Amino acid sequence: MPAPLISRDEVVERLLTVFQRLGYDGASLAELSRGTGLGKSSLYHYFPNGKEEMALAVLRRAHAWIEQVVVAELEGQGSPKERLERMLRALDSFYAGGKNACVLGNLVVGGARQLYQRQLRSAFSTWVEGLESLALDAGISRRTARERAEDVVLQVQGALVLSGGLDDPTPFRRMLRKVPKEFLAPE
Amino acid sequence: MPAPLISRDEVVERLLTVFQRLGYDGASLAELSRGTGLGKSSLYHYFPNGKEEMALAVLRRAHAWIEQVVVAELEGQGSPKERLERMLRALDSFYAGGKNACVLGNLVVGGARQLYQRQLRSAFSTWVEGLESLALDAGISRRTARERAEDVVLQVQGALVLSGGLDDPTPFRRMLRKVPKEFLAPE
DNA sequence: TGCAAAGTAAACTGATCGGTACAACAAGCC
DNA sequence: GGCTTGTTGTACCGATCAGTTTACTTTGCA
Repeated sequence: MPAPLISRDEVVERLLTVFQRLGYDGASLAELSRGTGLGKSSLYHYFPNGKEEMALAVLRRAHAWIEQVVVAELEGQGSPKERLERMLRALDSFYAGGKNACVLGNLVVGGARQLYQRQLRSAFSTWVEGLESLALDAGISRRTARERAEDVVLQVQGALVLSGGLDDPTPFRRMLRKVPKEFLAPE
Repeated sequence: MPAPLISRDEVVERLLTVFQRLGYDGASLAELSRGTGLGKSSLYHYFPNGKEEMALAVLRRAHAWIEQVVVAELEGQGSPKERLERMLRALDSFYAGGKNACVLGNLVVGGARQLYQRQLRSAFSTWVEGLESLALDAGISRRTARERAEDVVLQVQGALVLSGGLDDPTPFRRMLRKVPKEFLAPE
């Protein structure tokens, strides 16, 4: 039966939630089919190269989201503090207050790592560089800026792992409050 | 053929490296067999409940390692600073300077998460509580101690994810230098 | 020397894996 | 109404999945 039902973007979005929840190896075609509401033939219609292409589309989507939401907030209007806090609010909503995992973090595991190392590095780099620019805007020195930018991404990822491991979103929420203080502190 | 060849502990140790590398879903019996050098029948001799029991044994081993190495270093001789740095050196060696992943972090992903939530929480808690005790020893106030303890674990996990994603151990190494300063800073 | 137990290899099971073939279907255009 | 194009369900493929069975070999012990 025809009539798109849902757009390709919507399909990728739903695929993302499955990979986010189960990682690459854990996301079977059956789960990807359930998660999208599409049969396997439809998935292969959108992604002729199968699961590998689905994960690639998801990584491209994640990268685009980092550019168009995360970095965009960092480059938006207002003081560095306001911009950083807008980014953190976007993360808070995307990660559901620490209850969701990070699709990038989950794709660093297992078979996906070698397969997507380039894309993963690129996505993390974009994120770090956006934060680095913000730090420079805030008057932080060049080398400190890079370190603080990496620290933010590092702490977001660590908070998601720890909150996942403890099954308690508290560390994630505390991290959200702590990051702005450290990031913008005088050197 | 009989004659243990390798001890059960040695088997668990080798299983750990496979789960550490591939996660739960990515660690097939074929890989677990290759990684241990044992045939499937031998693995099922040691672990009648199969992969689920293997991962459980690995988590027990990881928990024991946290108690007997990580926490033991924290409770050992010397100043809080020295003890913390001994723990970090143990982590540095275990994670191969940031090139290895954390088996706990990798088992938070996918099918393993629900299966082992209790064990994961317990392992992370033991680690955090060991650090909290050290902070109290160092004269840090009760509530700050808990936060700083969580921060250390959070930063170790985050550094491993970021170093994995960037395929560059630099963030992990920088984290090792940064943690002692923050952890023992005056309040 | 004999024998139970520990350990192992190889061949096997049914289920699920990722992936394919194909026919049926609806919408847009003529 | 035909025709093309895009989309879908169903049935299927070989490979691999986790797990089992069986028969064998070696060891420790009596």
